Amino acid sequence: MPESDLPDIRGLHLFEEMSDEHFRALMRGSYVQNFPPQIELIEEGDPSDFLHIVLSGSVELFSSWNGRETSMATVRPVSTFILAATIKDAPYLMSGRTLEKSRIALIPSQDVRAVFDIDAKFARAIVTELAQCYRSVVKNTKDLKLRTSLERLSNFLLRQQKYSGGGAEFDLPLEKRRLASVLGMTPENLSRAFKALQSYGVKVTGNRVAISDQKDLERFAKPSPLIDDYST
Amino acid sequence: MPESDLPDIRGLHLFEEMSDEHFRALMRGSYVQNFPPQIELIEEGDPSDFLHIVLSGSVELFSSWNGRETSMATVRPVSTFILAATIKDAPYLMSGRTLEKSRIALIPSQDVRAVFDIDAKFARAIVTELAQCYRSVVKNTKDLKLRTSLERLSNFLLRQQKYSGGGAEFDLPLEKRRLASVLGMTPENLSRAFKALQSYGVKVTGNRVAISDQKDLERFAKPSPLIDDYST
DNA sequence: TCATCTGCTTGATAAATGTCAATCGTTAAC
DNA sequence: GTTAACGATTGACATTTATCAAGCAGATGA
Repeated sequence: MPESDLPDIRGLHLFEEMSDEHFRALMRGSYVQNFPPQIELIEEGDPSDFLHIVLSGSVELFSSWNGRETSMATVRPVSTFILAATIKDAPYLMSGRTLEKSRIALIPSQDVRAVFDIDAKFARAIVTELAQCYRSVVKNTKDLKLRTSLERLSNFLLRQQKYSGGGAEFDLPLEKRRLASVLGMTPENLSRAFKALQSYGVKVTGNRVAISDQKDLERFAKPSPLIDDYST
Repeated sequence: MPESDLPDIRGLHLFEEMSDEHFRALMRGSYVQNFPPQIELIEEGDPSDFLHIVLSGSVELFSSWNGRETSMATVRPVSTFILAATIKDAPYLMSGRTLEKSRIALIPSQDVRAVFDIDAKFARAIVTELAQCYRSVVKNTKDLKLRTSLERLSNFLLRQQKYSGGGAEFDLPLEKRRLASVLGMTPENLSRAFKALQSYGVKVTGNRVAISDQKDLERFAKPSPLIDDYST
């Protein structure tokens, strides 16, 4: 583990408050690796030997069943993934692959569990992080079960707009076919959904999205903090 | 809080390992209440003042948006709910109502957070519980995104069968219209799905389900431990 | 016993979504 | 510069799912 990567990791909520000694102990057994794009880092069902941290690049978490595949989440720097599997010492529920050239830190799961037991600050941080993850997935479930694909897309655009600073124009941060998978629909359906949103003042050219009638789109999308607010 | 309720609560994984002193401290501010059926205990969006424990009866967790409603989970004795909201001191993401006459224990959220910080065993238990909850929701998301409603129903039946002891016949533990909502479909669609499963040897009379050709149903349902196994 | 209620089922129809195949447009390699 | 590759789009069509309305059946209560 190169010294230069430590500050990034230390800066994560998860490791921010813990003692220096315990942090060093965690890092001792860890290492950092660079991966090219489209490399499968973990496969669902595998034992969870490492807690992963994306230092740069991005990682897609996805799941498969019966020949179908769906995108579950995108992990961007700097954050961890598969924390729950690490804590429970249970198999991964999702696979993970790099989307681009990425730098990943790997911390042995058993070290995470060991330090958890002796560092109350670290324990507190893990609980907060897990609770956050849990609530995100619950919101996602509500999005899937309560909304049509057109409504999901509208609210995704509003969230993305907010995240990009709130301006009338912004870029989609992922390929459309991956967006379709994230939203639980086919690329063809997404393409038609974009077209349908034209009547609410949404114009899409490539990855660029322009919202000309904010109020109108919001009236249709009906965003709710209990589904769309990532922070709480 | 009556003395007679303490053993049930103490027996929960969550409270099993913690010190007697801290357990008593938690219980001191808590109380127990009996509710009739169909009473709304919590409403999504409310601040999370109490961690709830179902001592008897059952509670449905559900969510609403734009006039629609969906059933998220059923909580049966003896277990807790809305742990994540309590930990994060964030608003509830789901509403909860009693399905039948129920006995509920209420523990002030701030006490839970306070004891968490001073009792490592309790902290460990909370993390394990949260990780479990998180993984359950992830599995549910996979179920929703990767399977058709007929496949979801089939796998639900296989899970329920296993849970009921594995025999060829068992009872549905909930109303069909609620089951439909849990599976993310309409009651009409569920009714037709049951009929479609007749060709795989599933017979339903009232709440009674009989599976005459186990292998055939499994061949269709393709259950996967990474979606359908609740224990891991 | 009868009436009523409620949940379940059924049929007809509509809407949403997926599939398949072809085409377009951009990118990237040669 | 040309060509190949790939993602996005479009059209035609099939499937899945929802909606609406009506009927049915077991439970409840007078």
